Amino acid sequence: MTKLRGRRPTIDDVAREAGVSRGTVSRVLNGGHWVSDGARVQVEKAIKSTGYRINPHARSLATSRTGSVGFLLTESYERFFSDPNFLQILRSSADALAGHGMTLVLIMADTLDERHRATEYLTGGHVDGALVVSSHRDSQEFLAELLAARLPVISAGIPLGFEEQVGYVTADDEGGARAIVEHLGAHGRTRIVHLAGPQDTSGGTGRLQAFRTVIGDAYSDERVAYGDYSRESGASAMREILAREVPFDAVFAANDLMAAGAMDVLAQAGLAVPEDVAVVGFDDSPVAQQTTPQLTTMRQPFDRVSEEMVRLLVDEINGRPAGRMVIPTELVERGTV
Amino acid sequence: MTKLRGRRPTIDDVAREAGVSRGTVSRVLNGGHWVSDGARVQVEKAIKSTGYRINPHARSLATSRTGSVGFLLTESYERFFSDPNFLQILRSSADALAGHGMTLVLIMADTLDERHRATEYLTGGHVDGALVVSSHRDSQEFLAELLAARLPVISAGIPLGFEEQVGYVTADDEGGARAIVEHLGAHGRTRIVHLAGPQDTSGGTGRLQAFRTVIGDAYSDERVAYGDYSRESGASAMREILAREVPFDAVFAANDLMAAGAMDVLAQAGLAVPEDVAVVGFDDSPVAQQTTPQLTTMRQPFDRVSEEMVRLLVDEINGRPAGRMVIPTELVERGTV
DNA sequence: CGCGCGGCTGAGAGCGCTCCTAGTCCATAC
DNA sequence: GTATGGACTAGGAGCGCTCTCAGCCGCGCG
Repeated sequence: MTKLRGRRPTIDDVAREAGVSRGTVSRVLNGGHWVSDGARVQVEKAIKSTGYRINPHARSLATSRTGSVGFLLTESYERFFSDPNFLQILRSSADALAGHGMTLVLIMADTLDERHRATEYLTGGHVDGALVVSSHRDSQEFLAELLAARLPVISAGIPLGFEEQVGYVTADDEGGARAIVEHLGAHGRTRIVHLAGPQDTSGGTGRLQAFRTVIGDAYSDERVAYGDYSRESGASAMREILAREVPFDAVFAANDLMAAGAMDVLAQAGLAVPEDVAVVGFDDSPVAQQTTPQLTTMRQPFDRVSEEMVRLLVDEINGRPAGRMVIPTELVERGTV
Repeated sequence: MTKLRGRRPTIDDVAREAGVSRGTVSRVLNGGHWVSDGARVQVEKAIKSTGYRINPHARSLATSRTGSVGFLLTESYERFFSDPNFLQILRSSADALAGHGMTLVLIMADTLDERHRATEYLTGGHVDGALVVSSHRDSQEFLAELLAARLPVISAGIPLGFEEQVGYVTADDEGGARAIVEHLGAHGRTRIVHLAGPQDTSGGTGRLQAFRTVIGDAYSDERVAYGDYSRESGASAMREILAREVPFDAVFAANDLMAAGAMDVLAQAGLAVPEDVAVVGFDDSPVAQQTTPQLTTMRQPFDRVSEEMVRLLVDEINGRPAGRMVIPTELVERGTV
């Protein structure tokens, strides 16, 4: 064993130790094809004995790959981290990436300053691509900069304003909304109101559009009130509807949190769920099981979404054109009809 | 202007364009010392015209510096992100690092799998050092691994079990606790109970120890109940104390959230704050201003803490020995005495 | 016996920077 | 005139990898 004088062992040290060439060690390191069993064993032994760790920067320089992708957060931290859906997408994206041997690095870009730094970082060659979530319309120029730098990007949800230019994975908002209205209809509920989500996100608009289309002539603007996906906004949207005195026997909320807020208000107003009014949410987030009765909702398969986002991103990094993907949702029937 | 065939411009392209050597461009890039004004101007012009961006991996390879540090999270996401203190440390650390030209990369290490990946990442040469927060005792082996890899590490709070081996920055828990007891005494409150924080963190133990020492003979175990810094735990600790029927005229809670929980319980029990019982918290987090009356508390200067952590870390990265630092706290008098 | 071929290996040439050293140039000092 | 030194510059060496390609070896086949 040759001396290192305290420096980190390099691939050459391993090669020397194993009695093979640098090239052979490199081949072992990268899948081990075209390496004889004997050589592989020697190399593995040498790696262990020297305590060799690959130098990621040298590798990146040679391959012009970094092995990491940015997970871009343009939402305020508080908002993001209090939404269990986001957290789940984050987690399962990290897992999916690990499956491809890549690491996720979380990039927060809430304040202007942070956005500037984030752009620098992302376009500066630190990552191979980026996953963006919660792209409100106000993050458009941000996206544009990433695109201009030719950074592979995949969005969770349809990136409004960039539908043609960036790949995305989204749950089937329209299909889900349609199924909800039909489900309600099957239970004899046809006077439906909709608590819509933010209209600068594809989920918000998609669900509203579908609701509108499906109920057709029964539609009128007073059957819709808007919120921002928070529980509180669901409550106030519900109050708004009640104040309008439109007759209704069912509420379709744009997400579970808003549905929960609506149920709070309904209870206060002395309306029984589901007897007097049925309530259906969207997401199947943890809160759906915490309401009484438990909430019937349209499940968004976030695991699938993350998985597919990663797949598409990896594809795009490898030069295959950006894909688009719509993932079906699934009705979870619980106690609110 | 020479052609690039779609590849990213390199330092050589800039040099050629500016009519100087690679070395000169590099000098401009790194502070611009020993460069004539003329040359600098030409180089800057060339950088702009070519759209040159430094290649971080090439630079890292040459300097064996990455320019980024890990912000290590061993807490559960939910817990971490719902604690405004953490969020503030995160933010101001990122700012402070930016001031040194470095970037923060957030590393989540909650599950076992994630911890494994995190260790790989941190010790694999991706970062120059790490900031660790909320190091409960159960993250000891984790810390040990980082240390074994000779990674510079600075801890927020005293890293129990590693006091001698890793640098840290902590608020003055003992001094703060002492000042609280004295403040209470000055208001005639001497029958104090303490709602202690988790005893596997230095904040939790430090405040309890100081409380115990300062009240001296007045101390007895029944004057202490334990919690985990959450509001709910503060409430149940308070209930525990009430059930014990020890006489008390003041509550010293280990943090503001627990104090708020205690105040909820006190109100239910029909005890007036501060008339019947005084309450003092610790942290001066946002919740201290949301209670009625607003909470008197000991402010922890998280901005200072982050700043100093970054300073110490940078020092250590530059080969100066790890420092330790205790930052004074400051009493914020509001309505609970 | 010569040839081709598959399996495997070694070595050179980069990747794009920074660092170091030798050197140039010019102004001032002797 | 030459020597001295400060300001600046060029370019080679090297950071630790991967990639490519030529070459080796042994085997089966004509």
